[in-house]
Amino acid sequence: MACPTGPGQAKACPTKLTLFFERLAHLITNGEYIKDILAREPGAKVAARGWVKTRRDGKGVHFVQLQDGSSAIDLQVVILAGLLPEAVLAAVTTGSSLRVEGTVVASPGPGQPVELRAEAVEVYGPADPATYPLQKKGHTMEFLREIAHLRSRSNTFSAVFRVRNALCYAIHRFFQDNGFVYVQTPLITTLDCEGAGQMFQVTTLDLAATPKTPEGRPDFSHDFFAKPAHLTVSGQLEAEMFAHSFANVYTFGPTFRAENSNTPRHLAEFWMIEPEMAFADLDDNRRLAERFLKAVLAEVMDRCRADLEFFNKRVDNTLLATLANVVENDFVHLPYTEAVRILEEAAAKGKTWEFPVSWGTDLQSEHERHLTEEVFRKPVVVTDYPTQIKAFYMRLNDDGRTVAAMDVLVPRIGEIIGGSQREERLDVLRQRMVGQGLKEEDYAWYLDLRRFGSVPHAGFGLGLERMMMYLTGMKNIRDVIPCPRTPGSAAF
RNA sequence: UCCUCAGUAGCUCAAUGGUAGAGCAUUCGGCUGUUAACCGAAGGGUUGUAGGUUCGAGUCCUACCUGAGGAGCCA
Repeated sequence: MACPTGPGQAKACPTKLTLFFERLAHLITNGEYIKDILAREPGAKVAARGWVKTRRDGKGVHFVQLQDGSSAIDLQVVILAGLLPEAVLAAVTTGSSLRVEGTVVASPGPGQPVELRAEAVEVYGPADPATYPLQKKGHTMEFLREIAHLRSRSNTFSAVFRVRNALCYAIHRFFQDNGFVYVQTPLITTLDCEGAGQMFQVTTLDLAATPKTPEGRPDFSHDFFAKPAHLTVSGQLEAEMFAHSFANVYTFGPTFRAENSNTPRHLAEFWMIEPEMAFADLDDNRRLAERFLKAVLAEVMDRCRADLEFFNKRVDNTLLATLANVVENDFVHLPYTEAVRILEEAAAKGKTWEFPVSWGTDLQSEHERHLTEEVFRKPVVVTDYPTQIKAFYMRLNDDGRTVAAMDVLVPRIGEIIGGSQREERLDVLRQRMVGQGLKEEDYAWYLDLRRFGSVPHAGFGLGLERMMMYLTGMKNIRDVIPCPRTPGSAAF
């Protein structure tokens, strides 16, 4: 089996295998996806399975919109009057699940190329139309969020999760095609300070009867891991392990933040992608981020054209133009010092900031929005931030007052990527840890990476759901993940 | 966590401090193959919760709950 695996070679793989899996898919699914039925020639005998979105009745004919999540367009099933017993027809209601055997015929009506002329209908499970909450009319996102177990049947969420699936696939494909190794970093960690915010504690101690130390504090030596443990806020430090053995690696997994953040951009549980490259500096990192975003966007735009057109029509009518603009143009590279100068100039020309700008302070949302939405109108990569506002592991620049950090800012969303070149010099890293009050013994293995074969290396983190918001135009991050977790809310 | 706004029928929303309504959905009936179908009728309410002001509160006041937007924190 000689299948080339180098960059860009994936499409050159033999097609015999692909055909085999296609045949296998039919065996597995005992029917066809609606997406495939819509592409069949008239005359084909098929079996469709799915859920009824709506039903319309004429005098001699019933129309049933059937969907199975595979297509942005429903399958119109035509049931001639008298075909089914009364009881069966009565059970074909919005929300019910069906298997329909029949013949594909050219559709005389607009809206669909072909339709399915039913010959046999089996109702798997009825749905009481009086209590089924999904109507064929538009619903607010807030209402649909309350029925997260059913909202994936709606047009919008069906499209959202098809896009999410395609995005995840494109992300893996980009890294795999470029020789990156997928590494699964731990979700439970005993590193109690990774530079990010509040962590969820993981414990098996009985909270009503916690064993106490002589000082009266909880005695974690009795806990499951014999010390305090938390859910990870980032896989970066562990990814650095594998970057020092596989050169180019990436993580793709869930991440947890216990901050009491109530905004349309924050989740307590979200998915993050973190590539880490050895033998790489900040410029390599910045180029990877840009190439990655463009490649992934282009692939999803190619694979999910119909869904993105749906979002462009119903959610944000500038979406397709924005995405095309990103794919076709170079990102702006803007050192922090230059960004501050632009913002100060804007202030001098009469722009008023709620938070004043000066060198040494972090950029606020209003500043990021000004740069991405008004000055440049496309993604901006801000680099080389002041040392004091960034994490200890970021590499100190020669000027001694900035670090080799980068944030990729995009219009509307703000920061979509945060990354840096890492400090690979043992002595400098130790000094910075002291400066931030971190204990060396807690990071022994991390420092070891600098003792044994240290190399320049860099990486970044991308929030999957923020990327989804950018890609779909959806306004609230809770609507691009199946079961959102936010403060006070972990239903479903 | 702070600031602002909003909670009325299954959903989306009306209602000057004075008898709680519409559209959609649902049910029933009608309708030449419809496609957010159309036409007609019916059922559907402790106005988020608990107090208070008032002759009288969906409406005014207080507290709480829930949701949304903005900010902080961040991806």
